[in-house]
Amino acid sequence: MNHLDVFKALSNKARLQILQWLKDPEVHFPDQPGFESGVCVGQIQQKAGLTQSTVSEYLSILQRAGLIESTRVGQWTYYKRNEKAFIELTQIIQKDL
Amino acid sequence: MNHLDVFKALSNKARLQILQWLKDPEVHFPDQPGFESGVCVGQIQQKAGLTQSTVSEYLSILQRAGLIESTRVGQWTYYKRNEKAFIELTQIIQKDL
DNA sequence: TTGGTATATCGGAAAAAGTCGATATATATT
DNA sequence: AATATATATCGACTTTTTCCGATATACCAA
Repeated sequence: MNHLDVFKALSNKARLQILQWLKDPEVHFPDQPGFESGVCVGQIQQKAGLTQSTVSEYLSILQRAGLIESTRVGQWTYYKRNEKAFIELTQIIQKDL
Repeated sequence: MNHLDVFKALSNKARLQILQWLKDPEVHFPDQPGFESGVCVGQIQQKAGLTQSTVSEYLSILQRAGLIESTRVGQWTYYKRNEKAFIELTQIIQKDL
């Protein structure tokens, strides 16, 4: 985990918001049934009110930082949080920072 | 504490470095005697290899984010870490993020 | 009060990030 | 194969951040 990339990924209102939504998918994405593998890009885009390309890029920034992970199922890509990364982040802040 | 400002403040190599230096001032600033009130700007600037104005701005960004605090003594401004902020940050990541 | 040193602030040039529309790719359906 | 849908990538433009030099301010010492 690269601290700097993680903090950069977190330095954006929309991306923070997406992470929070993904914490409770049932609450924030009631349209989509089943959340085992995450929430698909379209649902996130709709809620974020940004263009598809922007949301897609934001998700990939979050993923490169290790904060979320993706699963491709058919034509959909589902994204969900990688909770381990958040735990690791708090540890890094306590030790290295 | 504003998450976003904190993460932005942490999204810079030099600023992260400064925070790490300030964690062990005796080790990283052996020239300066006494660290109760922190390390002065000049010492940090010298070590960072950036201009005085840049370092001064960076310190003020870190301070606005609440991560460090300053004390003016004569012509010097001493900066030191605000450890409470780091604790609060880990709590925010665990709860709100 | 004059000059010296430490820090802060201002203005700007260059680099990076934000954001979009257009297009490409991958998959599904007929 | 042709079409439709979901996502990713590209190119361009705008806004923000980085980082500097110059200047201002605050304090100290003679």
